[in-house]
Amino acid sequence: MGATGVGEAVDGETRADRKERTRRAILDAALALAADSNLAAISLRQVAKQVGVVPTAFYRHFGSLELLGLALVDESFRSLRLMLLDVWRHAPEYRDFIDGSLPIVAQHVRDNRSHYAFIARERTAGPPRVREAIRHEIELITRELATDIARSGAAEHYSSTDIGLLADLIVSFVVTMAERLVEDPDSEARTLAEARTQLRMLLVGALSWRSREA
Amino acid sequence: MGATGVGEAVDGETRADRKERTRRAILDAALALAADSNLAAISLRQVAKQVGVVPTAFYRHFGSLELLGLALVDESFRSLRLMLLDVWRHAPEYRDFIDGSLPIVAQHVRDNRSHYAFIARERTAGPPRVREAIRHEIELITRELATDIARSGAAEHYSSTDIGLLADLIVSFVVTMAERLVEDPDSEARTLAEARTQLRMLLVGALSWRSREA
DNA sequence: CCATTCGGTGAACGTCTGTGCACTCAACTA
DNA sequence: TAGTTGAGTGCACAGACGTTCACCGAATGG
Repeated sequence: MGATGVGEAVDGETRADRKERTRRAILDAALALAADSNLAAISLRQVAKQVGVVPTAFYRHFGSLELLGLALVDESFRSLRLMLLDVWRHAPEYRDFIDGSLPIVAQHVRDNRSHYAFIARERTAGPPRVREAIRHEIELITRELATDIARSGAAEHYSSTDIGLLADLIVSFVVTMAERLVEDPDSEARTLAEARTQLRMLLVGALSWRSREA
Repeated sequence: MGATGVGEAVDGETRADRKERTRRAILDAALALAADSNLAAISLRQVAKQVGVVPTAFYRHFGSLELLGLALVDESFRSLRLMLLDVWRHAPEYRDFIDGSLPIVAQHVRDNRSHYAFIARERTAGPPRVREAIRHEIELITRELATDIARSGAAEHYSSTDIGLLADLIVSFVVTMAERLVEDPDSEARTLAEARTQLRMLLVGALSWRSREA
C-alpha cells in the first residue's frame, strides 16, 4: 500500500536507465491506483507518493495525468498487438479458429490483467483523448481482422462491407469477453466455455448468412 | 454552467414536494457533471453548487455520492424496463423482431442520453457497488429475454442453457450498440443500420445452430 | 578536470475537498 | 394556536490538491 521505493541508487546504472526505472514505477503506480476507481479520479500526488517520489518529480516524465493515460494505452495495445500477431500466425494450423484463439486471448488477459482493466474502464470513462485513442486502436484491430477474414476465404459470399461488419461483431464480442475475464478472474474457465459456445453460435450462423441489398 | 436554481419557493408546494424537487435537481446535476468525466471524479461540493444549494444540504438527500449513484442506476433501469415491456409487448406483431425492436431502443437512448451515458461509464468504471448494481440489472434483463425466447419457440432445438447464452449474446450486442449511440449520437442512422445487419447475421446464423454436448 | 545537464527536492501558494456543528424559519401536527 | 419537525444555512476546520520556483548533486561529455 505504501511507497514502491524507487529512490535507492542501483550500482552500474546509467542516468537514462534510472529515469526509465522511475517512469516505469510511475506507470505501474498509476495502473494500481486507478484500479480502485479510474484515471480521472486519482491525483498526481497519490501517484508520486506511491512511487516514493516528490510530487513535482512527476512532471519530469509526464506533462499531465492524461498524457500518462495515453502512454498506458500505447503500452497496453503494443502488447495486445503482439499477441494478436501470434494468434493470426498460428490460426491456420488449428482445425478450429475458435478453440485456437480464445484460450490465447484469455491467457493474455490473465498475464496483463491490470492493463486490460485499465483499457476496459478508460474506454468508456476516461478523458476524451484517452477514449479516442482506445477507440482508434480497436478500430485498427477490427480492420486487420476484416482483411484476415477476407484473405482466409471463409466468407466468400460476403460483400466487403459485410466482412467489416462481421469483424466488428467478433471484436465487440471479444472485448465483452475480455471485460468479463478482467472483472471476475476466478470464473475464467466458465466464462471461456460460454464464450466458446457463443462464438460458435455467432460464426456457424453468420457463415450461412448471405449478403444482399440494403 | 452556473447554478440550476432550486432555491425559489413555489406557491402551493408542500414540504415533501419541495424536497423531491431538490432531490431531482441533485440527481440531474450529478448526471450533468459526471458527463464530463465520471461519478468518482466529481465532488459533493460541485453538485451542491450546480444545484444552487449549500454543500451540507446534500446530506439531507443522500448519504454519499455512491448512494446517489445507486439511485441513478435505479432510475435509469426503471425507465429502461418500461421500454422493454413495450418492445416485448409489440414484438409479435412485427414481421421481423429486429426491425421492430432496434428502433425503439435507439429512440429510448436518444430520449434518455444522459442516463445511458451514465450507465455505460459506471458499468465499467463506477464504484464497485454501482458496478454490481448495473451488472445485476443487466442480468435480470438477460434472463427475461431468455424466457421470452423460450416462450416464442424460435429456438426449439436449443437447450435451456444455450438459450441463456443466446440471450446473453443478444443483450451484450445491444449494450455495445447503445454505447455507440451514446458516444456518437450524430451517427445514429448509420449505427442503427449496421447493427441491424449484424443482428441479422447473428440471429439468422444462430437459429441454424444446434445444441450439442459440451 | 571542469562545465553542463537534468532527475529529484522542499517549501510555498491559493484553491478545493468532505464533514461537523449550531442555527433558522416555514411547513406541518395536535 | 402553540409546539415540533426538518430542509436548508453559515461557519469552521484540517487536509489534499495542482503548480510555481529556486535549489541540489551526481552522472555526463568535452
